[in-house]
Amino acid sequence: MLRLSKKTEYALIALKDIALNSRIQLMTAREISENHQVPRDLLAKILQTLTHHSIIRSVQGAKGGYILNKPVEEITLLGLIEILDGPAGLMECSLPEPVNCTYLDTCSIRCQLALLNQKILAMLQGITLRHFLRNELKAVLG
Amino acid sequence: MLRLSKKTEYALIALKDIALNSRIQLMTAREISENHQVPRDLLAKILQTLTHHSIIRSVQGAKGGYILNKPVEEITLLGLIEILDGPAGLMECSLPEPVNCTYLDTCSIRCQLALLNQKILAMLQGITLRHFLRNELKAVLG
DNA sequence: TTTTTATACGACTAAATATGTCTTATTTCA
DNA sequence: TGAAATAAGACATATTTAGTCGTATAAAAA
Repeated sequence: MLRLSKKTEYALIALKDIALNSRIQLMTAREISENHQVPRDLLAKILQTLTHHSIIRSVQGAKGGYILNKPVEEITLLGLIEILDGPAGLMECSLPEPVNCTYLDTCSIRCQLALLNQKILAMLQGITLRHFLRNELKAVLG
Repeated sequence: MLRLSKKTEYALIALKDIALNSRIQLMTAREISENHQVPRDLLAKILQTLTHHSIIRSVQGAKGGYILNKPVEEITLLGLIEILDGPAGLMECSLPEPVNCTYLDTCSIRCQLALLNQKILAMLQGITLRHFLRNELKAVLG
């Protein structure tokens, strides 16, 4: 399946919200969840994961919440996907780590697909939260 | 997950084999399966599906097998993905058919991701079996 | 000090999807 | 008639994804 995970979708939605409020106040998981009808507990876990990776910063306790912890142009779509879903790659054998592909030596498509893989990953890495905030994706994708 | 399905991988491998032999003889599922260590029954079903969609043509009975039924430049990667895995799209809401996305109206990323979706689908549609046969993917992807 | 509101964390469940197998029927050639 | 092939669909398994729940911890406010 060639699809973004819900985690990544929710992360993008949340980060956009957080970014738009970062200079004003902290955003809570509850607020984001209610703003966009996203499952709260799941969103909370996503935000925790993003916190671990220093994408955002969390403040605990009452009046707590989340705030951005990185410049928006340093938060890439590929980065989010890899943080939330693990290493990205069109095929097992195009992942950074070598894998147990039992037919590597008789595989006739690996090299060609590797090129496509590189192309797509590069595209995803070129897309940042900044582009989402400014609706600039069209320009980036040219 | 941003990954090609095994079905699509196996289909590409098989089509490449079939194409390379199309002027000489029919290829059987068994041969392809043994050439590349691909599960035979699964491959058989994939080839049947491709037959239904007129990508290949089947000949039943002993001495039977499969042969290409379309010019290699008309067999696109996107076409194969859609035949084998169903409609492709980065998100549910970017599929051709409208879907039950409960938060469409509060979704802040749909429009931007739709652009990315279009870009990727266009790329996949631009890649054909011909490119795989001639190792031309690098040129196509620019 | 207690209550409220928030994040942290991990276990757990449920649903969906992907992958692979098996059985039976049918077709064709030798 | 037997062997070798596709056709078709049911079945089984494994993996991944999505979502939930309970408990702990932290901080502010009552």
